[in-house]
Amino acid sequence: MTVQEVRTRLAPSPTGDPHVGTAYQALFGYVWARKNNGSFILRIEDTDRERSKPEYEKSIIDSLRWLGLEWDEGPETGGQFGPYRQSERLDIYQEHINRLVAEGYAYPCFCTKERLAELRKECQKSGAGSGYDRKCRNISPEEATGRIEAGENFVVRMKVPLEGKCVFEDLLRGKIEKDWESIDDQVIMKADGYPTYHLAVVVDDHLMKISHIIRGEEWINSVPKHVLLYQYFGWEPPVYCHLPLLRNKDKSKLSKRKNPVSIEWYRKNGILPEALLNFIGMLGWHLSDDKEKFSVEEMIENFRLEDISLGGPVFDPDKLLWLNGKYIRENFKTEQLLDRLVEWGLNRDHFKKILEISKGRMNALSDWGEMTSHFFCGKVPLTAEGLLMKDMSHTQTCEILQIVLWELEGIQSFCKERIYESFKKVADKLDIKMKHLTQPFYVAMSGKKVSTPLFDTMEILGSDMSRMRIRYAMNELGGLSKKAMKKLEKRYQEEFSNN
RNA sequence: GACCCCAUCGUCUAGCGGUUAGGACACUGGCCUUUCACGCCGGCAACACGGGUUCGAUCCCCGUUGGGGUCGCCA
Repeated sequence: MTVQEVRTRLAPSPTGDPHVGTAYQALFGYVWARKNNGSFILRIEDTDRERSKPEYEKSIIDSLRWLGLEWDEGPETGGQFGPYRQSERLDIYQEHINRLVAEGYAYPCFCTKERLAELRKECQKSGAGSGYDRKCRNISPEEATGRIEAGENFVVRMKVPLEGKCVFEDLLRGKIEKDWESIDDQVIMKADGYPTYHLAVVVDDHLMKISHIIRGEEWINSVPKHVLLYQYFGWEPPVYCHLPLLRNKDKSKLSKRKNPVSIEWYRKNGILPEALLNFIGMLGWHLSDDKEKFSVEEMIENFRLEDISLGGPVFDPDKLLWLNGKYIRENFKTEQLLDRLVEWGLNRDHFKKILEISKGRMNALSDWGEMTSHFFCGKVPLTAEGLLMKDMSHTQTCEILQIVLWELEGIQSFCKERIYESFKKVADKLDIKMKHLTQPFYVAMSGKKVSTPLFDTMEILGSDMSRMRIRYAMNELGGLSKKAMKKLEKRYQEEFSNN
């Protein structure tokens, strides 16, 4: 028997701010690799050309570095199985796709998106079957070649067995079975020539000699597609270990709408990386009965994948804060904490940005403290009276805050220009003067009626922090009932859709 | 809706056939203290339900219920 090196990977797609869920998967993968003297690999899954952005890749890397989860192989780091950015591996995927087609395991499909959308609609209505009807599965290779040469658009689909079932093993859950019937012929290459996740992940995990796939539970249903590809290629699948999903308070999958989820937000909010790691490690794993505070090193020492518990843990910010406080009090001498504090927000760069927008209204240097205090705290002191809009009720004000919140959620890159556009749009649609619309937001952001310029302030605070403060403000105003929220959302979708 | 996964205090969890079901957060009573916080001592609070298996089930099996996820040319 050959002992295989333990190689784990983190494979985020750079389509948004790095998520604490990513940190969660990263931590377990990292710890497992270190525990076994193996390797931890970072691979950027940027096969979605529309949504992948280099700046997101950068912030993923920054966030992981901040957390101290160092990888052995990765995009800039290199390694013997590179490149580690999927967009740079296109020829590898193409070669494998060709192989599958040549061997009869995959075929070109010429169906239009419109037709597929219709099929899907029908399936949903009748409740039976799923998705694609395999119309192109039996087109002869000659005909297919002809149509491709004639310039017709096509994707490549893999052939999924029509009957029987797929049985595979999950390290934490044991045997899992799924009927092939419930899976339709997956697209493995898109019309733009890029592979889909399913193909790319299998090819890369094999070529990069990944031994354990540690990722979120949301992937469990696609494992059969992956093991089928392993089979088609004649490869041995890795060990699968699907982690439970982090949850919101209401138990739904942790999401940006209901919780701050970006690692960056916790950093801005003054959470220490070691506390954040300890906390997410605690969700699903424990050191011993009575010791909740532990370091990554201690975790490496004692970690076993099979000890991970399966219930989807609710991400409880209160407990994180308690733990963070414990670290501040117990792990640092004053000098050391001072360094951390400076690194966090008391540095020239940060000060300069803030000074840029506050110096115009300063009369004495001593104005600085009070004027800029909202840049150095999490929550800001609020009163309902201060937030209330002119001639509006609590509920009406809440509705407007919510509409702006939804607009802000749609912003890709959170800069003052885009923030301004969002506000402008809401002001126009609702026929409110900009100055009236923005008034409660000054209070929500700073706790003061008179404050630094709104859009600049929000840009410096960042998307998550700004949105969080709007949510606190709504809360202070009494919030909206579920019913009211639904009604408002409908109205919002009708009146504010960009089409 | 179909399929897949899951199920101990409100929350994170310990437990792996016999326990007064343990710890932590939150909440709460008290002590400490110039306030607050910290710290310390205490309190509240859980095995979803119904069948089996067993001398005995929180623990094993089945069903129900509940929760979650997936059903994209997104990952």
